[in-house]
Amino acid sequence: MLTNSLTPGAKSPQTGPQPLGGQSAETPASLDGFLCFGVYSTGLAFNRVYKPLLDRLGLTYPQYIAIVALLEKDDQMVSELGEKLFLESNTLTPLIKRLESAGLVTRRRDSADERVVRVSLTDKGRAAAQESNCISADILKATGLTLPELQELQKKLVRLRDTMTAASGKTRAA
Amino acid sequence: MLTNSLTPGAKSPQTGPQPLGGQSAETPASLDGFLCFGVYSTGLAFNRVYKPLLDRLGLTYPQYIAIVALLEKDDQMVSELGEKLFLESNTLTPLIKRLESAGLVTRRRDSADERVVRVSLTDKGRAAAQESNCISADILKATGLTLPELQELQKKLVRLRDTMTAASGKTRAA
DNA sequence: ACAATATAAATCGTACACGATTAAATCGCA
DNA sequence: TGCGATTTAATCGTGTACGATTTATATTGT
Repeated sequence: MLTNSLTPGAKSPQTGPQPLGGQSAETPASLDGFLCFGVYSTGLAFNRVYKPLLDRLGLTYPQYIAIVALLEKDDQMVSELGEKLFLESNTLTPLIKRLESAGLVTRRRDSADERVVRVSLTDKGRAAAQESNCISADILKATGLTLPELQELQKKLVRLRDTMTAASGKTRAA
Repeated sequence: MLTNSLTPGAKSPQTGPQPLGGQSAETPASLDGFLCFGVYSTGLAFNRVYKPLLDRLGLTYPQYIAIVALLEKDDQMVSELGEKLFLESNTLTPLIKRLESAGLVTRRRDSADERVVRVSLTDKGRAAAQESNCISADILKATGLTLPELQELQKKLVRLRDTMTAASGKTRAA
């Protein structure tokens, strides 16, 4: 049974909080009852698995996903890249400048609209993006999942993300 | 014309990478083929859903999980808290100091072992932790999931996290 | 007893995230 | 045509993350 407090006032004893999906009557670590914490801590774990692999390429994880997005479609606007990475210019601008300093991308203003900055991979950047691809096998092994399991989890997460993104967008609009 | 020093670059169309769980031959958004990116971007989305709710309590998300962990078990060592949150002292020490400045926790050295710092909730901190619990309903709605769906996803994530944590631990030991 | 080692927390430097603001360029439309 | 509203990046301040180092304290081996 789950003593979780999904209804604000009506809560039972002092068995600790169970913000979401709480298991109880055992509760080895109550934080593991939170979906948000599952996502958060799995993100930390992913980063730790990726880090030694990306270090060899001199990339951070966000830099890595940025160049992968550029390999997919080159010459993107900062805001276009931002939509794909779920980041905005305040985060992306410095990140892209670091990639530029590393010689992996170029930045230039669009001559048709001087407001937009277009980001493109250099040959070196393309090589790095392609090489980073080789780490897949290591990662798959580290997850301990089969490919179908992985894909199913992935699909659920993407759907969850998109639902929540829509929800927070609505809130902001109000 | 605010042209930063930008060099003209060559561009070329490209077919994308599929590091993990890749679907191909369609590829609407290739990043969504990466489990790591699903976790990463869902983490960002969670943070955006939580932020307006936690802002009212003056808490960040990591601060929130810290006081929830303390509500579960008070008077914990920094390293003990770190094991639960998957963080180390370099991240936790400043976080806890900010909670202390806000009057939500106290820090004191353990008299039996002067190396350890014990963190406890103040009454105000306990109240905040309990109040933050009330946001659960909002979050559940934002996820668009039923409770069983949520719990299943949660369990898979925790298992994934623990597998990966073990894997990166092994790597580090080598 | 006590130097060598181990452990706990703190400190430092770099790189995200993100709200808020700013500056430049473009657009809308009276 | 002109000028205010909008759009695009960039900037700034605060708060995580995390590798590497440091400081203080405790433990261990001989």
